[in-house]
Amino acid sequence: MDLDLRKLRYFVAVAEHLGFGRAAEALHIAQPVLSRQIRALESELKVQLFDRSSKGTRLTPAGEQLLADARPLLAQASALLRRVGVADTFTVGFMPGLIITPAVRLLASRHPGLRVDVLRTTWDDQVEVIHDGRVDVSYVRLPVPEAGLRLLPVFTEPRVLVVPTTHRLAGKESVLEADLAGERQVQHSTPPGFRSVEEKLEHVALHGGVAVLPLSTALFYSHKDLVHVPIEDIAPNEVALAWAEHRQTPLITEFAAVVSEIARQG
Amino acid sequence: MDLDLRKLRYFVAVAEHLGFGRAAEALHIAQPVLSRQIRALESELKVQLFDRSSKGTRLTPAGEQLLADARPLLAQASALLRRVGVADTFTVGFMPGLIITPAVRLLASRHPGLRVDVLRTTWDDQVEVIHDGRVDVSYVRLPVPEAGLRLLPVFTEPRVLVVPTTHRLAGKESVLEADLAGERQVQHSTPPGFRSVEEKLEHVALHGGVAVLPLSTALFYSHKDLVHVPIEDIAPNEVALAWAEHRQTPLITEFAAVVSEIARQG
DNA sequence: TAAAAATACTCCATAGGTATTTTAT
DNA sequence: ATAAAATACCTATGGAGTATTTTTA
Repeated sequence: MDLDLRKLRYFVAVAEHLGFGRAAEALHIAQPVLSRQIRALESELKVQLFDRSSKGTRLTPAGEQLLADARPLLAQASALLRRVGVADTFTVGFMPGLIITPAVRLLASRHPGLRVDVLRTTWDDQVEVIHDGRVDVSYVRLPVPEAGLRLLPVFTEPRVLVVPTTHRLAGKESVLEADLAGERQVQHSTPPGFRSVEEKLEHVALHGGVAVLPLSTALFYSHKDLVHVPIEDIAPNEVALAWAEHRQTPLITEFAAVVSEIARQG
Repeated sequence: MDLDLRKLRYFVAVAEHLGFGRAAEALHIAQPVLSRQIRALESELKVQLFDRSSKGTRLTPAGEQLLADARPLLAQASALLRRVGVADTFTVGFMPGLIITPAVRLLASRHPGLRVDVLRTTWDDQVEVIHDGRVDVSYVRLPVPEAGLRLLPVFTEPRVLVVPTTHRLAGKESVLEADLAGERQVQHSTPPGFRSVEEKLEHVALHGGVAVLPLSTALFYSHKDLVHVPIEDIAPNEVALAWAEHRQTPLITEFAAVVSEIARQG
C-alpha cells in the first residue's frame, strides 16, 4: 500500500552499480538480502526492473522509468528529514571550481558512521538548495541574498578575463577593467541565458566575446581554445560557506570549524 | 534511516482529524496502533508533533512544519505508484463546476476496497495532472493539447455571458456575440493573470467588464452582484474525460464506461 | 466520571544474516 | 570453472490486534 523508501533506495543502488553484489557492498548489507528486496519490489510494483545475467545486470525500460522517479522522491524525503533536523546524510553543496574534498574528507573521517554527500550547484540555485534542505551547508560565491543565512568567509580570489586564443588581449600579462570597453561581455544572464559555465565558455570559444570568471573557475574549466588574463583592478571574488540560520546543528558547526581551519592553513 | 511513508500517512491523518480515535477509524486500524506509530515517529524524528489532551489534539509548530512537508511527499510517492501502474488510490480530476459525484460514487461502490480521491484542477494544470500521474483520469474542458491523451466526450453546454447586475446587458433574455463588441472581456490570460474563476468573477464584480463562462461554471460560482445571460450564437463548451494513452488500466476503462453510461442517461 | 490516549501482552510478517545451490558464460 | 544471483533456513525487529490502565477536563 505504501511505497517503501528503503526498497527504493536499494533499487537505486543496484541501478547505479549495475550489479547486486557491488550494490550490496555499497549498502553494507548481504547480497541475498538485496536480491530478495528487489524481487519484493518487483512483485509489489508488478513490473520487472532488471534484466539479470551472470554478465551484468541491466535496467529494463520500466526500471529506467522508475529510476527517474525514484531519485527525486528520495531526494525530497531526505530534504524533509534534514528540515526537521534529522540528518541521515550530511550534504555539502558547492559551486563549480571550488575544492571541497579536504574538508569533506576530514569530516567523514571524524564520523565513521556518517554518510557525506556532495551536490554541485549553479548560480541560480546555490542559495535555494540551502533553504529547501537539499544541502546542510554550501560553498557559495558572493554576493548572495543573505536573508536567513549564516555566512563564513572562506577565501577571496582574483577574477580573470577569459578570451579566445586569437583575441587581441590574449597575449597580455594583465589587463585593466578599462581595456574591456567595447568588448562584448558574455554574462550569465545574457540572452539566451547560459545555464552553466561550460555553455558560457563554449559560446566564447565559438562566437568570440569575453567572459570574466573567478580564477579557480577558469582553471577548472580550462579549454584549449581559450586563455585567461588577470584583471588588475577588479574587485576580487569572495567565496563563503553558507547555511540556514535556523537549523544550526552540531555537524554544521563542526564543518564550519573544519573549513575555517583548512582555510587558515591553506 | 529511511523515512517510513506509512507513519507519515498516519501522521497526516491524525493532523487532519485532530484526534487519534477518529483518525484510527478513518485509517481502519486500531487506536493503540496509531498512538504507538505516532510516538515512534516522534522519537525517530526527535521532535514532538502533537500536544495531546483529553480535550482535543493539536499540532505543535514542528508538527505544522512536518505536515507542510509530508503532504507533497506523499503526493509524489502516490504519483510514482500511479506512473508505474500500481493504483493505491484512484484519483479523478475535475475542472470547477463539473459534477462528478455520481460517477465517482458508482465506481467506489463497485470496488469496496478501493480508495477514490478527487482533485480540483485549473485551466493551467488540467492536462499536466494527467501526464504527471497526479490523477488517473480527469474531466477537462476542451480544447486541450491532445498529444498523448485519450479523450471521451461527456457533454456540451452553452456558454453564458457574466456581467454585473448594473450592466447594460444584464436584463436581456439572450445576447449575440456581436453585442459584446466594445466590451472589456476579462479573460483567463488577461494581465494580471487570474489563476482562478473566483478571482476573475471578483474582478468583474469590482471593476466591471464581462466574462464568458460555461453555464455550469456560472451556476457553480453564482455571485450576488453578477448575473448571466445566454449567448445565442457562440460555440458551446465541450467537456471530456481524459487520461494518458499509455497507462490504460482496467479501472480507467471501467470508469470511462461508467461516465459514458451516466452521460447517456442524463 | 467519561472520553481520549497510553500501556501491556500476543501474534505474525518481514528485514537481515549465513550457508548453499542454481545459472550462464 | 567461475562469477553472479537465487534459494533455504534462521533470528530478531516491529506492526497490528485485544484488553486494560492512566490521564484530565
